Amino acid sequence: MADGTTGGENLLFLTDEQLRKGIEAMFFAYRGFTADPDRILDELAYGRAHHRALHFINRSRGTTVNNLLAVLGVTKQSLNRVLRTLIEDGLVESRVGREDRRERHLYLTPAGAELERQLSEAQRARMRAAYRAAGPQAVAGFRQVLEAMMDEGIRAQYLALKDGKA
Amino acid sequence: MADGTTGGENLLFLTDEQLRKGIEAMFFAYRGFTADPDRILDELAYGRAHHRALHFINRSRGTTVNNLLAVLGVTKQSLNRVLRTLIEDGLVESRVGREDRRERHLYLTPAGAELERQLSEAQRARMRAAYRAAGPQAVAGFRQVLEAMMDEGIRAQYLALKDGKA
DNA sequence: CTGTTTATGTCAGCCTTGTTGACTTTCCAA
DNA sequence: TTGGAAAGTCAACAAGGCTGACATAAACAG
Repeated sequence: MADGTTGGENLLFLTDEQLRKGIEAMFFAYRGFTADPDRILDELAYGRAHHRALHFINRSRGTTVNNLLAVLGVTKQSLNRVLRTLIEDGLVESRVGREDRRERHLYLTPAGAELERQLSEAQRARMRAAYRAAGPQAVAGFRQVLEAMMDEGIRAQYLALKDGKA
Repeated sequence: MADGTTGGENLLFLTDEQLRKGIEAMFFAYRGFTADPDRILDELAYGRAHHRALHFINRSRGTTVNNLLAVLGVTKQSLNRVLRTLIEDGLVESRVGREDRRERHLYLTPAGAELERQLSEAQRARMRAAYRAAGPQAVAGFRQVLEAMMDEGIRAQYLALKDGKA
């Protein structure tokens, strides 16, 4: 990490003032990050919770309810409310597990996949613009800092997901 | 994993897969970002909304309610509910404006400043650890991408706040 | 087979924090 | 004096978190 710093001993980027700027940047950027899919969701009477469910079901096809709970970090009651509407509306399919028949494996239907694609493309478009504006080196730094900011267990989960499978 | 981070004309960092990883990193990192202050707030029967109000009042002492609404991006009714409890609990003081007496200028009381300090230090500690782990160059990239991700108007506001005054 | 644990789903109720709409009070400015 | 901006209040509502209690089915341990 003795990158741009002289002797690696330049710690000015760790002042409280620098940290406060980073905190505010996270706050404002996260608002932008969710703004575009939120607009689409509003028209469909869905919320951010539906988006998250669709995202991670698409991400890990056939995942179980329990897996999804762990990733999303909410209670089963909370997830179930969202999942029920998605299943009723024909966006998600719930299949009984073959090995363990207590488990439900979740899949997007064609309609669900289409909505997911629409939502994630809206979000990717902003991310793409930001990445392009900042450049590859900035993107690498962006990812490094975000990974370091995650909770321990979540980071492990994220890093596993990053390459591996469901 | 020859990530698209080699620079120049290599645009591999803009693939949908790279963008999806960035999206998930934002999601998981934001959870970590809010986790520590949330634990403190829970014990005090306050929520994230109270934290945000305290943060920006501390950030811009004497700011008006209208200014705060613009920064926080919520309705005055929503903010007012939070602000009322903070004033009742003696954490925030609301002073009638001297030039325009319709305006209320907001200040933290000593108790409010102490809680703000406690909350923001919890948040800064995590940010500091992440910054330190990633290094100054990564931090610069982190900030660049976040700024590029904000909405236009918000970015202008943020950049003004970054150096300037209330 | 029996009893326990696990995975899931559901009902009921509560909280925070966002929303809209209607209305009042204050007070600056034309 | 009148219009309108700033601020506050009341009411109602919704999304999406939470807890607790309970039901079912399947797997598993003995």
